[in-house]
Amino acid sequence: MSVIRSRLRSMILEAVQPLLDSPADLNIELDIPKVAEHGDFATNVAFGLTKRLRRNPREIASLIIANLKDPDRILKKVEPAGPGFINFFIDPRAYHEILRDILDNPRQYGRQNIGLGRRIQVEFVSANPTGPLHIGHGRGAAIGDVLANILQGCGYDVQREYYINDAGNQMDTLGRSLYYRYQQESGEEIDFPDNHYRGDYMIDLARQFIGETGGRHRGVPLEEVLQVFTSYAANSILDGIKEDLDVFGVHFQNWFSEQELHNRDAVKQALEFLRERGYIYDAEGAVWFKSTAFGDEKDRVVIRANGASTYFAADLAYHWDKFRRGFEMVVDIWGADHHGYVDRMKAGVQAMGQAPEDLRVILVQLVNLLRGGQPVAMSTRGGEFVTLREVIDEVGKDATRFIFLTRRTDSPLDFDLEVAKAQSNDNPVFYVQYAHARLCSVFEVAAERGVEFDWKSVGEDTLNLLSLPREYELLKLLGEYPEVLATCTRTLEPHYIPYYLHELVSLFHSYYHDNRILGDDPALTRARLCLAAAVKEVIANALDLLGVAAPQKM
RNA sequence: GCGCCUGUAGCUCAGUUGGAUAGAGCAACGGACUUCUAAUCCGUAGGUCAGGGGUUCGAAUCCCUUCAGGCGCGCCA
Repeated sequence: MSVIRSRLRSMILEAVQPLLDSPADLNIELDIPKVAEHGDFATNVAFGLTKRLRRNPREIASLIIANLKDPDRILKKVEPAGPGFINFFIDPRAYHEILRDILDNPRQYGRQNIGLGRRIQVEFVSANPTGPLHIGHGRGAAIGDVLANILQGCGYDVQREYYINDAGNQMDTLGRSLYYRYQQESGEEIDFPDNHYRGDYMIDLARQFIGETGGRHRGVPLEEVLQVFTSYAANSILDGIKEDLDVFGVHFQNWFSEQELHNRDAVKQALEFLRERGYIYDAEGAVWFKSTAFGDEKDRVVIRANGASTYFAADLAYHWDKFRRGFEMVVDIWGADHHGYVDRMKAGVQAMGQAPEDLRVILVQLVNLLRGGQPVAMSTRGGEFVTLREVIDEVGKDATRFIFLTRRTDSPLDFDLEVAKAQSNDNPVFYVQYAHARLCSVFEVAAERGVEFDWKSVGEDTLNLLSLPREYELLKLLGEYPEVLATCTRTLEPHYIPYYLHELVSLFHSYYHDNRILGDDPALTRARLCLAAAVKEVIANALDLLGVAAPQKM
């Protein structure tokens, strides 16, 4: 929480107590009003107390104001307003504390201990190793990565994990796909079957494999070499996925193999565990999980009549394993097309004895890839699709990430390649980066001119020279940064950061245009350099969380 | 048929647990560089928050309903 906010909050809380019969810890909302006449901050606590105090909100507001104590004199004025709001006008000098907060330790600014060190896992991407990542995976990757950064910054002990679906029929299909392409590329006349992975990447992979094996698998019966083909395909594709994610700036602490789960009998154990708890039963030749016990619309099969376990059974085992590894909260980031699985997974978690909130599922809406307004075909089966790597190569990592992160996760996204590129000069990401480069340039020029600047030696008198309304606005906005991170943590939505950055940078550009930072008055110059340094640091700090570069020059 | 998501300016999208007069970018139009980066700034115009009903001091936000679009509803993964 920002320094000013936390001070206001405790002041209000203290002023309310005498009005109550018994002490209470109220949730004090502090809004920043849209109109300046309504002050720097406003609260609506009075509305919440009407029933308790049996008075009208306007009256209560006045009573609270009468009780306010302001020993540090951070308030210039307080007044009741409208139907019962309380408007606070802050003494501009109180904002100097924000500068200290930022410049004392720029990288730490905004970091806070909401998470209390709790262990939390963020699982994301988790694309099947049957083909390269596409743009939808990229959106999930950006969101998961940044969310993990934010949670880490807010006091959680975060682990990033990628779940590899390297078991089941699809692996055989993958191996066969490579096998057939291998034979075709070796010159064998052989039909490529339907329902296999027919993308061009599989042909490339086949040629590569022919090279590595000297073509010695040509004409060898499928059964004899399927395992070899399967593992070669899966490993190569997974390596490609890792490389693409690396280029995209996404790094996992753990890669969790589904096959491992089967190898150590974890699926069976998890089902036994659930059976002991009474949530597994046999019927119609199959084994069922009683997810209706926790609100799912129907029970789910975990072992089919033919003896094979379902994907969901593995997922139960996987989540059981997550909690057994000691995570107190688990965040799953899924494509929105999996929303039908949320209820049963939540049911599973509860059957294991966890609270429903211990699992939070974030559904990332699908991405529509366009080029010049025209949809780009994205058929996996037909193999006609644009990979994430191609998008990054064409649009750039920073712009791609920024576009993904500037949307709410549950809102569908039109990603137009032409717009993302052609707009580059007006692209929000460059707008933000430009401000950073501009600020770097100011400090460079300052150094050239021999302007000495060490903010630690800048005193209150000097900071008091910051007297323009825009300067106060900048300071106040800088003070809101921790609040932005807290909101992201509460909602598990990263998009507040790009919007905040845009607002901050816009205010700065405007200020910069009208005022000179390096002026004739040495004291004023020092004061403004403090402000400039703080803006620069917060931009860099936020861009770092987004995994977007903060360039020195542009 | 049932369920979930979405519907806000011409376009792309914000609007944090209900708050005071609904915001930004792009596009359009008109302006601003002898200066620390014009990849910038300033101004104008643009709205029945899909439609209708309800809840209350107060609704884009909550409830009901209609319409439109997307996705999902397997002993598939």
